[in-house]
Amino acid sequence: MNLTRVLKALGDGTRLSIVNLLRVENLCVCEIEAILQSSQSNVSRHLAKLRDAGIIYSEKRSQWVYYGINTDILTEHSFIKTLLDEDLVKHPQYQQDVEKLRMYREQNYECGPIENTGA
Amino acid sequence: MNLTRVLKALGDGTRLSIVNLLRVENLCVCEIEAILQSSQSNVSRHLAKLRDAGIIYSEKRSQWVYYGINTDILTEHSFIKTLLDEDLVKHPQYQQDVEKLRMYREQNYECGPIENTGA
DNA sequence: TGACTATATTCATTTTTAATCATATGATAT
DNA sequence: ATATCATATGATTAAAAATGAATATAGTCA
Repeated sequence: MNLTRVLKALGDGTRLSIVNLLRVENLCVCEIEAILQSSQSNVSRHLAKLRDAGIIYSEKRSQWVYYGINTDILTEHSFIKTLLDEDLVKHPQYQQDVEKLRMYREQNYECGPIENTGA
Repeated sequence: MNLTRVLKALGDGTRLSIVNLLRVENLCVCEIEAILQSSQSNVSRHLAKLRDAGIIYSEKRSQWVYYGINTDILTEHSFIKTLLDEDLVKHPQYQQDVEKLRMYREQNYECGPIENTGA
């Protein structure tokens, strides 16, 4: 069933990190790769799984593929909205991911590894 | 992390059926077994997984073990409440399970298989 | 006590999922 | 055209999860 597929897709730490980041802004694969410090193929596969479950969508822009949260699913499965807005935000792990994204943006990187500025 | 364990536990059709039934009333293993028409060991294991994730609790009453939804988790992870109240109830599959529970109660069975009354 | 019932657990097996490496595709820039 | 970059995918391996059958444990009842 669709619902179990959605739940299965959300039942993984890396994928929760991804949707949490996408809550902030749309990102391309290499950016997610850099922020989560995971391999390209691994991130790509996790993204594919989330997309297959209908949780995110992808959009090609020149050589990059940007991913974003599929807002339709938030109305179809309202628990996801609750999960993102009330649950995920509480967890240090996911707050940290957002902080890494902020650092990444601050340093104006484009698809490179995050430098530890010793914050 | 705890959150992924909860989501993993919910990412299975049988286990969603179980929590959906327990939303209606507390049940023992053999009742769930009869209603979902699944094997004893299988149901027992699914229940264990849900309990390990903190979603349900168990309570021994003489030779039976009754399971119920752990209300604490509904405040800790508010998305579960949304999932149960707004999401699960919409799906025919889970409505059907509740109907089977009703039939089971109507026939006043105790831990036996459901008879198809041709409803 | 012995037979029986409800549940949990162990073992063996199968299925599913995750991760990694290597390669393919398609776009861009020179 | 060639080199390069971003992404996806195939193949493989490793790890985790699901299932069935059999067994163990504990409670009940006669």
